[in-house]
Order: sequence, then C-alpha cells, then structure tokens
Amino acid sequence: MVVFSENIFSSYVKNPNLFNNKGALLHSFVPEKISYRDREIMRLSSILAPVLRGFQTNNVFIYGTCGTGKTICSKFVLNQLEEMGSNNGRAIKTIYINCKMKRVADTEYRLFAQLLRELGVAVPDTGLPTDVLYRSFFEKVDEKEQAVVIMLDEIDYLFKKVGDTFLYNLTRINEELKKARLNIIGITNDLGMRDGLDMRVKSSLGEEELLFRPYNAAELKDILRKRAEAGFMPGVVSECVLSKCAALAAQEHGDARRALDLLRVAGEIAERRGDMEILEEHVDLAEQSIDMDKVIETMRSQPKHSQAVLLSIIKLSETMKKKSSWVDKRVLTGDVFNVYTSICEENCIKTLTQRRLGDLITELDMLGIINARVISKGRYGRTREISLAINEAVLEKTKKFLVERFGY
DNA sequence: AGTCCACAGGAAGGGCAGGCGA
DNA sequence: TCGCCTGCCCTTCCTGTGGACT
Repeated sequence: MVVFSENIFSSYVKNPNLFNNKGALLHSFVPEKISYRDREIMRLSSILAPVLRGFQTNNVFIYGTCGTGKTICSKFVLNQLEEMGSNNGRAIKTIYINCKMKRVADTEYRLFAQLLRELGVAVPDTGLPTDVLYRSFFEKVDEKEQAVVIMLDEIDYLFKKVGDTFLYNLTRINEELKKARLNIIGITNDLGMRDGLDMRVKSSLGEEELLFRPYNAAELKDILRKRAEAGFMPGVVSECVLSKCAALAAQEHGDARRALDLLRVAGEIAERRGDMEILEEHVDLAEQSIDMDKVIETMRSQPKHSQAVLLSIIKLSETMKKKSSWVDKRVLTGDVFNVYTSICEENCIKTLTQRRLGDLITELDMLGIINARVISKGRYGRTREISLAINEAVLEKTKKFLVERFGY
C-alpha cells in the first residue's frame, strides 16, 4: 500500500498561483471590448438594429477561417442586442447552436430538438416526426410578439451532412410567422458553401454577407496581451512569450483561438511545474499537448468502428513507409478495409461493410484527422488515397491509445 | 475508341430504440 | 400493453466515374 507522508493536494496548494481569472483565457469568454473587429461589429449591429424597433431584418451569412473572431463578435453583438432590447421593453431571444456538436445538432431532427430545448420545451432524443418538432418550434416562437435570433455556428458541417432543407424550412417558418420574427445568422469556415445552396435558400439566407479576414501576428499579440492582463497574475507573462504564441498562431492562418490555447496551456504547464512565470519552453510543450489532447479526445468519443478504421490507416501508413521506393506507397480504401477486417476479427467485433467504411473515412476526413482524396488509377479503378493529417508526436500517442483499445 | 477496374456515393429498405395514442 | 410511427445506423443494390490498358 502506498503511504503518503502529506496530503496529496499539498503540492498543488504550495505551488504559486499564476492565474488570476482563467475564464478570460477561454474561447467562450466574451470580452467587453473586441480589438481589430470594429468594422465587422458595426456592420453586424447595423444589420440587426431594426429588431429593436420591431422590424424584420435581413439574415446574415458570416465567413472566415478558424479563429478570426466570427463567433465571439456575433455573440458580443447578440449580447448587446438582448441587453438593449430588455432596456427598451422589446422581447429579444438569442439562441446559439454549434452544428458540429455530435448528437446535439448534427441532423435536422436534432437541430430542431435543440432549438426547442433552448426555448424551454422538453423534446425526446428520438421517436417524434421531424415535422412535429418543426410545428412545435413554429408555435413556440409565434406564441408572443418577439424577435428570435438564431446563430448557427459551423453551419457548413450540418449542410454537408444533411443538405440545405433545414435552412429552407427555417426561412419558410420566418415567412409564416404572424407575431414573432425570426433571424438567422449562419457562421462558416467554408467560403465555398454558399455556391452549394439551393437558389431560394441562397437568396433568403445570404441577404447580407460578412467576411472576417485573419489576424496578423501584431494583432494577435495585442489581443493576447489584453487577455493575459485579465487572465494571469502580474509578471507571469513576458513579451517574448506573447510574441511566440502570436507567431505560432499567425502561421496557422491567424488563428486567435490557437494563440489563446497556447498561452493558457503554457500557463497550466508552468503552474504544474511550480514555475513563477511562463517560459518559451512551456509554449513548446503546450503546442504538442494541445494537438494531442484534441485528437485523442475526438477519437475517444468516436464509435469503435471509427477507431478501428483509424488504427488500420496508421498501421498501413507505417507499413508503406518501410516499403522500397519503387513500390506504390499509397494507402487506399481497399487496403484499409482488409486491415480493418482483421482488427475486427481479432477483437470479435462484427465488421461493417465496405460501403459503410467509406462513410467512416469521410467522417475522419471531416474531423481533420486524415486527408482522403478520390483518385483514379486508370485501369486499376477509382479509390481514395488516404494520408494522416496529424504530426508525429500526436500520432504516437493516438496509436498508443488505439493499440491499447484493440490490442492489435 | 472501347474496355475495364475498384471503388465512390446515391437510393431504398431492414432492424432497433424510443414516443405516442388507443 | 400493443400497434404504429419516427429517426438513426447500417446493409444491399445499383449506377457513375476517370484514367490505364488494349
């Protein structure tokens, strides 16, 4: 039996506390002032302002790469709108839904169920016809004079999965409402999504468009400095640490989320080590740790078949690396299916069909864990060429998790 | 130019879990 | 409780595809 000489939490209590307000370093935190996005905020607020006078406003489509402030600016504007509405006696309800949340809003049924839950209506996970949810949502929204603003984040994910009927239905609800008004803000990283929309949806939802450009390194550094002042104790973060986080995030198309994650995780690592301030080496360690956690957490939540497919791809990639240079080293769907089948057999798991495996490969591709590209090998058929989209360190940890899971 | 391969991916339907109303 | 309905996950069946080969 292990005997502890002192309380197991004593080192945690003894270590210096570097954080002042950790919440200020999270993505979900909405600061009082958002830098370098004045133009976008003014534009969005001017589009939504007529809501305060009880008028219908245009729907908005917001584009921009990851971490360019789309979500935070939209939330900021909606908070202000709601606040002004309550000061002026206008009923304004804002709803934020992330369409990428698996089993929350990744089908039309789940989206309407989630919208109803946000309005305080209990909805079962399954069993009801979608048009019943659709009708309940319509009735709930229209039961009083109010403006409902729905913000659909990562809308491209739902669009790719189920098409644009949910958008069509939402815009149709809007046309039929008598007392209430409904506004939709669609947020997406996919600049090409608009082209795939039905003409009616396009004209209705894309009435207004806003593009968020990426932050540059100097802007990222300034944003980080402000968050660090709120989030850390004085003297914990140096200028060179801020520069390093900003530079690393700027390399990833000006992703402010990435910069914030780097700084927060570096702080956690420094605190755990008992250091008094954050050093550049903490940022390096944070960089590895973030990628690792993201991929492993994602895979942990995936069904076992998806996990087995990824393990097959990892095993095949390793085998291909060892092959001599003149041999075809590409990982193809058929090979993945063969390895996947043997993993399933060894683990007494019923194998899925190759058709279904194709869908799982598509899902892993959408999650950014692999890259899958349809290629033609001429006389030798059409297939998908698959490669891993994660770095060596993350790959090792992910492999370890999957090998422990399947013992393969 | 026509054939062929190895899938991609759409459509339809089955099984299952869960809700609803009689 | 039971029959019927639904969404979801999966299989089966099918057509389409694009470039190497003949």
